[in-house]
Amino acid sequence: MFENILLNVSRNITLTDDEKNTFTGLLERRMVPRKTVLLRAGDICQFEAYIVKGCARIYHVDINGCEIILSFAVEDWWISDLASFHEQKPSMFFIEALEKTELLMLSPKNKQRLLHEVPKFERIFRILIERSLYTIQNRLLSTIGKSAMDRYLEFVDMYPTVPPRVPQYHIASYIGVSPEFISIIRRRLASKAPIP
Amino acid sequence: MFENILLNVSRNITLTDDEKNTFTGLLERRMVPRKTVLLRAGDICQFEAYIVKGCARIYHVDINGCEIILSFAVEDWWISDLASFHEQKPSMFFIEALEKTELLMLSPKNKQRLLHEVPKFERIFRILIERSLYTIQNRLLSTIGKSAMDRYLEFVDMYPTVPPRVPQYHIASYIGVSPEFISIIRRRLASKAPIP
DNA sequence: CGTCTATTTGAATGTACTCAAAAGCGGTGG
DNA sequence: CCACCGCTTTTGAGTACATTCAAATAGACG
Repeated sequence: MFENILLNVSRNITLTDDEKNTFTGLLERRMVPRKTVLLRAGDICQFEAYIVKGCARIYHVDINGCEIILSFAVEDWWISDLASFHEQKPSMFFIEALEKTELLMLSPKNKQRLLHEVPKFERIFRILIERSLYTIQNRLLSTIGKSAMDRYLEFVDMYPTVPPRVPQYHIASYIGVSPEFISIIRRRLASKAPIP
Repeated sequence: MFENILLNVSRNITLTDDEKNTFTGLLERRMVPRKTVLLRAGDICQFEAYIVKGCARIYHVDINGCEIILSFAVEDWWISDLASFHEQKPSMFFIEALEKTELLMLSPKNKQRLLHEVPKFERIFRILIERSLYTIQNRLLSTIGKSAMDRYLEFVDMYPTVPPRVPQYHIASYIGVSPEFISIIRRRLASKAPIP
């Protein structure tokens, strides 16, 4: 149950068995069915969640009711609204499970305890937030500078396991195009590269 | 010379006079003329810089030679490529002064010293990186979900002092439109709201 | 097999881009 | 003081990429 998350953090810090136990003891395991809303816009995000198995998305609904997906998360990824979590202020986002999903959740209180008892974890969380920043910076550059087709290809490259698992209109909402246009992109790709 | 930066950090942490001196002693003051390139893509970013006076931009040049501005920084803002600085890896960005600019620069070595001697500063730098993340998240949502006109208005709102100081093609490059289109947006705004 | 949801297709439209040319603006030197 | 130069902004025509809307088709599931 905890092997993966321990491997995940061990890529950046080395932990004793005691520290591992402290860590895993502060995690709350949660199993949720498809379509479970884990965070609702307007609420305060009370978790950083590690995905053991399954898939989720974090998205914003704009004033016109349009959804924009900020990111997907699959196995071995973390998902949270860090802005809301850290500053304990209302979120602008929804987080929803897209499949039956197994999560390990860390509450603000338990995170504080963890950082207090095992300060090394500061590093992990700094790295997590830095990664989010770099990822979204790159995405902004692509959104501004590249064509929808290029962004689609980048998406498939970044989330190779996602396309078959989620409906295409979700991918459209991530890429920043209409669902119909994803269909056109796919047609073009199919005709360009029939059998490699 | 240090009043502003001390006010800046004091909004988030309380410092003794000793700690203030430790901090300011680790900063390197630099005065650069307009068009100075402080960081070149491919190089490793060796500073986090606080702007005392002046104005700078951080931008990416894509494979077609097109520039995309990631952000502007004016008085009382920090500027750096955190990805490159933290992981000491080559940057994808250029940082350039847009005016004669006075900076206070913190090197990686001095930052380490600072964090070691005054661990409270962890908080400041975590907040800085979090702010970058939230800012760019919002910008991505605008870029995907809003019209160029709305993005222009948001820009003017966010950087009220910038538009007269920098050429409009830089603003275009931030908004993600052609310089010509900024011109059209301005014309539309002028005709819509002549005298309020 | 029928129903519901997701995807594809096509026509008409729109937003923003490219390219080229003209106009504006600020500084410098005769 | 004015003329000229270089740089920035504006304007306009033609174009491209992506959208909207509506309808047809395909897939999944009971």
